[in-house]
Amino acid sequence: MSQIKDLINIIFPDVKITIQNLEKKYPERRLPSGAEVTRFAPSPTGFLHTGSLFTSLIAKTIARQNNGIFYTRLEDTDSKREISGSGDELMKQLAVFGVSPDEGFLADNKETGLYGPYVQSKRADIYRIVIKHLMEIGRAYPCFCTTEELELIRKEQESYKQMPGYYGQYAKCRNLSVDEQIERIQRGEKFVIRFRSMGNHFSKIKVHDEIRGDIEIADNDLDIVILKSDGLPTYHFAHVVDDHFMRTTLVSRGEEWISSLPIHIELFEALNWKAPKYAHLPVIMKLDNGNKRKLSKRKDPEAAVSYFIENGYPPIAVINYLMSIANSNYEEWTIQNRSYEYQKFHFDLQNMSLDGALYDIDKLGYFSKGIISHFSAKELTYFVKTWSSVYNRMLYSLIEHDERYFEKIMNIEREKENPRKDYAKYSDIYPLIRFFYVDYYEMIVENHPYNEHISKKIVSQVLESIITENDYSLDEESWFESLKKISLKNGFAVSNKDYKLNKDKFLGHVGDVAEILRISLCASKNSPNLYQVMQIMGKFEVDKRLEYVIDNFLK
RNA sequence: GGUCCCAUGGUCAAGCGGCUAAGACGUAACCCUCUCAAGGUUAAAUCACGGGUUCGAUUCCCGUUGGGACUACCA
Repeated sequence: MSQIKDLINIIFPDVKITIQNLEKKYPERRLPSGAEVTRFAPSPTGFLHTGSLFTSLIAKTIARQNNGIFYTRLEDTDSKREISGSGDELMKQLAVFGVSPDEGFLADNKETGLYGPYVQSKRADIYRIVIKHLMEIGRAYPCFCTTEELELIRKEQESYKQMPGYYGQYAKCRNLSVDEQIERIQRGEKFVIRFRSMGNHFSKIKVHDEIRGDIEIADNDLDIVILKSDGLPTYHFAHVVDDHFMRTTLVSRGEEWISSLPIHIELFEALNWKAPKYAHLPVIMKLDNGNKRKLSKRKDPEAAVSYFIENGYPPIAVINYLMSIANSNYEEWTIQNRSYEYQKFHFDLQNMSLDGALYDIDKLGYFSKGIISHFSAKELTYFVKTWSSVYNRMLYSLIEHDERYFEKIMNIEREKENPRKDYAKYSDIYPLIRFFYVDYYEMIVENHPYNEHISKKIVSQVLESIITENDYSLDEESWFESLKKISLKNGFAVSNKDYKLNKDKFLGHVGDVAEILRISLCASKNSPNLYQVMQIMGKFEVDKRLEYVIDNFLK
């Protein structure tokens, strides 16, 4: 017995604090009943993934709904895969989408809260205390197997078609004598600490999942590594220790963790701790050649949330889309309540679908169009200006040059019951409104696609009439009446009906006249409301464009 | 391969033993209309398959098939 003490002292000479000290240092939280403590615990290995945003949105929503706490923790125990600075980036992107934590790791090396540190690499002492305890109760042991040996074991298991892993007869270091352990450590051999599992793989355990209900899984019998040779814990162990001492009550994470649940359960039991509730969320999938697959950061640009930021989707639109995936009744709720304030919606884990939702960019666009159309012109201008300052400098300089003008453009058909919905993202705007700006207009008007059945001479005449007769003080209805008069004067019917009745009498109808004007003004067959376009451009600019067209293309 | 999870239109899905099987996105048509975008109306399109249980299965059970996840000193 004293031998084991020696071994422990050799491995943890510096650990004096006990688990009881930790229990006191991180007491149970005093929260109203029903409050849940949830967390988002990413590893700093890249940019924020859409799936992670989804998971954290749900964690935060749950905590907010019951006056709980949503905190963040950085799981940076894999130094090989770590990308420096990505932890900060993750938190900043989270903030962009309004999923900021109440507590925990923030960014720039900052954190807030009494249950820290919230960065795992800074918690090495805590893990060592717990592991020391596990060794004392005989539930952990040093393992000296090398990567090569482990590889060999795996191959052997494969050839016998046995379950891979460190267990049973394959757990070579499990029954080493303490003498040998001490000797090999003193000899300087590298080692990891493994958990000593007492489970039987052939019996099943029942675990409750908040979304899926009871799940039956084979009990864990793997002696998993809990402390790596670099002194940092593995995910499984860190999860158990951190979520215990941070007093997490509900762990929401991707469904890829279901299969390691027995490990976590056994770890909690060995430590005599109460396990948190678990909610394993479906992953977001994508259709690829007819097959569903997980969104992949490498293959799918939209897998990283930076895609939405770069393309100029309003963050709230992305959040709304994710909410609609999380609870399918959310969409109906937005329609009934005419609101995209997702915080007012009551989210329920029970209403979650169990299989991964396919990522549907059309649906995102639908939400986004609705949201953008409800911004005021002033708001939209501000958002677009901010976005374009980084992602579209051409547009940015146009806005900067005359913000008022841009705002007027953004206001076209906006202040009405059913506002115009043609922008799903800010990057849609520039191509649609460039014609308002002279340089671009002159560049493209050359390819003016006038109706070939109408002669240049007629087109020219129509434009001349508009130059002389257009009255900018009229309201929209009267203006259109005046356009009808101009049509009639130039040989066009005042309506399509009239034209159809008397085809040989007319050259066309008022629609054709409007088209001539539209093409001359916007260099396109499509444009928003012509009256408003002309009001924004003003007489001077309109006349200038029409004269330009007459002089250059119609003679 | 093994273990686990999942299965209603192209997509998101409601449905909890009896329904003409909601709704939304998308698609198509029509209406409105100076074009486009909206808006309105309508349409096409779904219970993977095979066994049970039951008077009756989309619904419960078991298989099959299909899809997904996991199977590291990665998380």
